[in-house]
Amino acid sequence: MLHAVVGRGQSLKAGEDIVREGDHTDVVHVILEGHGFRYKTLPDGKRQIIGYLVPGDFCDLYGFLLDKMDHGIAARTHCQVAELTEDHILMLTSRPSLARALWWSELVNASILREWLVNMGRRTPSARVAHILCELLVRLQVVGQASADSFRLELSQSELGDTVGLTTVSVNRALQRLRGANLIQSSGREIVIPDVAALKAFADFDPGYLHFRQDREDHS
Amino acid sequence: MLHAVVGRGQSLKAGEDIVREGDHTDVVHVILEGHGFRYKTLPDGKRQIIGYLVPGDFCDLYGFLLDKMDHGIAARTHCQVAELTEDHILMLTSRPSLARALWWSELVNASILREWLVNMGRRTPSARVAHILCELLVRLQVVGQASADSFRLELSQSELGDTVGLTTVSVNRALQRLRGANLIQSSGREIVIPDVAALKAFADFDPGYLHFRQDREDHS
DNA sequence: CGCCGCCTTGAGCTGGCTCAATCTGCGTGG
DNA sequence: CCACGCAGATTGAGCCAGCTCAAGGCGGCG
Repeated sequence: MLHAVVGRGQSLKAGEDIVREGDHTDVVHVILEGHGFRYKTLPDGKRQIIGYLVPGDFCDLYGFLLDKMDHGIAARTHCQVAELTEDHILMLTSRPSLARALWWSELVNASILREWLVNMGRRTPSARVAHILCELLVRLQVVGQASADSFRLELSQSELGDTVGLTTVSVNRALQRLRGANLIQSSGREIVIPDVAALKAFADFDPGYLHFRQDREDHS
Repeated sequence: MLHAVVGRGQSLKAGEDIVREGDHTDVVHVILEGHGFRYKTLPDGKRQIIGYLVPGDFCDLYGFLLDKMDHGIAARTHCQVAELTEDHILMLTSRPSLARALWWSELVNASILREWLVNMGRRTPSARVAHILCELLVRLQVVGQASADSFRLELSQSELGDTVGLTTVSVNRALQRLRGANLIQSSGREIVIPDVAALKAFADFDPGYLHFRQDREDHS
């Protein structure tokens, strides 16, 4: 359905910003292909990643309704993004079912943020990393980019650390513990999970917060 | 405007649950008076607070649209809450300006969650606590419950810890550091901030993420 | 007066952080 | 085809802050 609407699109290289903090854009970006993340940078240069974006996700409905973006969005792989103008958005939201789907997806985003907060605040380093891996497995499965027990991790250990509030060194050691317990196997960026249930149990992962539904509106 | 619509309401004592995790309610709760918080509990009993609620906030628009609540909501003071039925909600959302205001408030909630994530992930314990105090100051000012430089903190140190990912002991020591630096003065639950700008600078607090506007829709 | 929740303090442990070096895989230019 | 450079992964040493455990202290309330 988006295809009928999308006029302009753009292609971005890994590492480029899709939206910069402080921007007020008059267009809304949608990821068609590739992976990205939302982030904030602190005065001392530290970075916190505050969300992952997979194909189909809206980047900045947000900055469109609010005054300006309070965070940036970066591409972590090559990305193909669509740009929707105000007219497109008005057209989409004029259909109640679509407007509802957009609202719904924002609520799911907020739900993910709450779970991340729990993750950072109250879980051990290994469980934090394991939890993120479980989330990625499930989210990538939904968009057809993961098998039942493996996926390609498009994140450096430093980016993982910026996600879960650890240093690169600690992420590395957490991954080693997970490998040692045979909860994951990894060769390069490929993550294989020998026993998905075991990893989920270790991470205290309950996919409920992702709120998948059968009748989910399809963004494609 | 709500007053015209609110049929039933209820009165809750401090510590009671307003909504329990897993509930699917057919009504939406709105806080009229008092303070509450959202929280999740982990298998090992640890708790993470994932949001504060002040008068005017909607508790569970969320569980209304999604299948079920993935977190609980507790009253931290005596609370007066309104219960809106599906009819009420449909009536509210049928007015574009109101529907837009509701959406807007959900986006602001998500923005606050992102800032909390930054807070937990990348700031020192003292700065975390200071940041929460700054946020409370500003949010309570907006609802007329804080002066220019002081407010009543309706949270125990343990609840503060569950908010920012610290233990009670660490919160206590963080507060002592803030007092020692004369960034705050506190007698019991009353917080006085001698130099608001100094505290904000220390906490790296930029109220932008709260997205206040002049033309904000009033929930009263 | 005694209870209870919450705040405060102390001692000691440990795990996460910092700093820093090394290794590895991969793409580039010669 | 090989040397070089770079980004990211890995490892080690040592520090120290936040955690755990535990013991008071304090104030409000029945």
